[in-house]
Amino acid sequence: MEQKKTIHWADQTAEKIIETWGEKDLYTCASGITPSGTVHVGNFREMISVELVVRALRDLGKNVRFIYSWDDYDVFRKVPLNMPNPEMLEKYLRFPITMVPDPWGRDESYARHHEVDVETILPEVGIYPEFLYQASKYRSGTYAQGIRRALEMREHLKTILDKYRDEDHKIQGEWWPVAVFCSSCNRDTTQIDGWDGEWGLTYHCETCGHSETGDIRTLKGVKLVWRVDWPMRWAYEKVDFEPAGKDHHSQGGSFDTSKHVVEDVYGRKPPVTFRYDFIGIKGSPGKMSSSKGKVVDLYDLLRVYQPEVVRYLFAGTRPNTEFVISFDLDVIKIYEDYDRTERIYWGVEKAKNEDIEALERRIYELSQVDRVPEEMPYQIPFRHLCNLLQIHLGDIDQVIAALPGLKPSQEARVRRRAQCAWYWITECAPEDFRFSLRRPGERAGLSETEASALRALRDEVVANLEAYGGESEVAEAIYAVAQRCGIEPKQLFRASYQALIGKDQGPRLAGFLRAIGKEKVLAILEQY
RNA sequence: GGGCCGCUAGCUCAGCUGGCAGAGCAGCAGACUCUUAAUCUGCGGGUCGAAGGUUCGAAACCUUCGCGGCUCACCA
Repeated sequence: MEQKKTIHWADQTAEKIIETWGEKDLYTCASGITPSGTVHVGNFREMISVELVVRALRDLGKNVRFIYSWDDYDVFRKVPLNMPNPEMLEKYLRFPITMVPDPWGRDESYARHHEVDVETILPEVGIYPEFLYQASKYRSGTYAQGIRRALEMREHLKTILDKYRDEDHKIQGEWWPVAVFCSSCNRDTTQIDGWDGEWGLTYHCETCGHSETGDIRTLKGVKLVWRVDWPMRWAYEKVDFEPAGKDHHSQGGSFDTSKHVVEDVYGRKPPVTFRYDFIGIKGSPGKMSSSKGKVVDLYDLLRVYQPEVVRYLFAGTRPNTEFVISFDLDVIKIYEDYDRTERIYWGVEKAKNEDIEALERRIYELSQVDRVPEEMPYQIPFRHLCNLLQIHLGDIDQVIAALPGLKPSQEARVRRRAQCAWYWITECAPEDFRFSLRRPGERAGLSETEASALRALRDEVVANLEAYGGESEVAEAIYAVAQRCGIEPKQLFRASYQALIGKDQGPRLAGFLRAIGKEKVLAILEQY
């Protein structure tokens, strides 16, 4: 195992972390975002990227702290399009998001609402970070020392930030590394008037006119500006690894300036990092979600993809490449890919070569919510599952009960997949893919030739359905019937589909008949 | 203006410590009386964006250029 070269990016990153920081008792991996709106799949990429690296480190026997910062002391800058009650929210612009009311009225604040959504769902994909809440950290004076340090280094900070700005964009006039939410009106529309060289900070508010001199250690509204805040927290939490989106990762971007700030001002090396790219969406995550401003979040993903497959999407893709998450026909292919990876892991299928096999195995491990199960999970192709569910009108229990050889220990995953399949077929799949079985008694409008061929099919083939060895034998029998009745096979197929599901086409008939089951088919075809 | 990423088969991409250019899909041929991207078998297909350089050897490393995208300089 040790001899093998590391091929997965998460393991490579873990090695780089150890190489950079040396052997430590505890490695800290950080992630965080501002819950200023729905936390979408793009944000999720950061969380899962960190989580995968955390796992890789732990797999190397390391002790790891995985922190997740909610930057809920940021300003509420604009009302996102997909929010309810925008008029109410409008009134709270310039407030810290943690002091904006929850427009759904469920949680104690706007920020908290988004946080709760994420914290509730993350365990489903096996992500368990330690959450840190920046609003409460700041308001409790936790960072007072760091703030004071920034004030002391004010001129140097200004130099660092100016380094990447061209002449037209140099910081003009007085600059402070801190911003203040007014104690009176809660807005950040304040100006700093002075600092006494120790803990005293004076400001006034341009909105309400409030003016005050407070102690940094107790003045709840003080916070560092972003480009100082981030590096201060790296030092405070001793962060060894934190990735960032491409918006942060460019020369002069916030990661770049933060790197200098953490070294010069807070005396610590910058964390190991990498850049993750954006995620695109293909297809629609549901009929109801086409409204304007809809952003795709983890809930949407989990309605269509079982948790292992969600992880697989991210574990199987290098973070610095852009990729799309599909809700259209590609979903079937993604599931097939996952199943193939699973078969390779369990040695049921051969990979092209050893390198690919090793990579696939690792991707599979990292895709598991918890650990790899003790036995190979029951595999049922997503497409087939969609058909079975439609035959049984979405009754998952019935479908599961009829699966041959399914062990109780394997049931949970199949059930989860079935839930996804049913959601997908009813909400996302193209119309061509959907069907529902006719009820006994319903009759399709068929010509007499078609009806008589159908009768022959019913009496000769369907009546003996279990006698056939395999699907292809059933198929052959169907063709034999067509020939004997002097009807084009195509026409017989059409008639069969019309009789069964009221459409001209459907799933491959031989397998379809078996999937529906002899009794049911006979019941539907009885009246012809 | 600075920086980052990409440019490989018709399409989507893999190939990233340099060692014979790969996969999926599409295409073509054949098979199955074949429907829900039907299935199986076989085949063809690339100046690796361009030019230089390093090297026994470059798609890969270096330099320059072209094209496309993103990003920063206001705020997080």
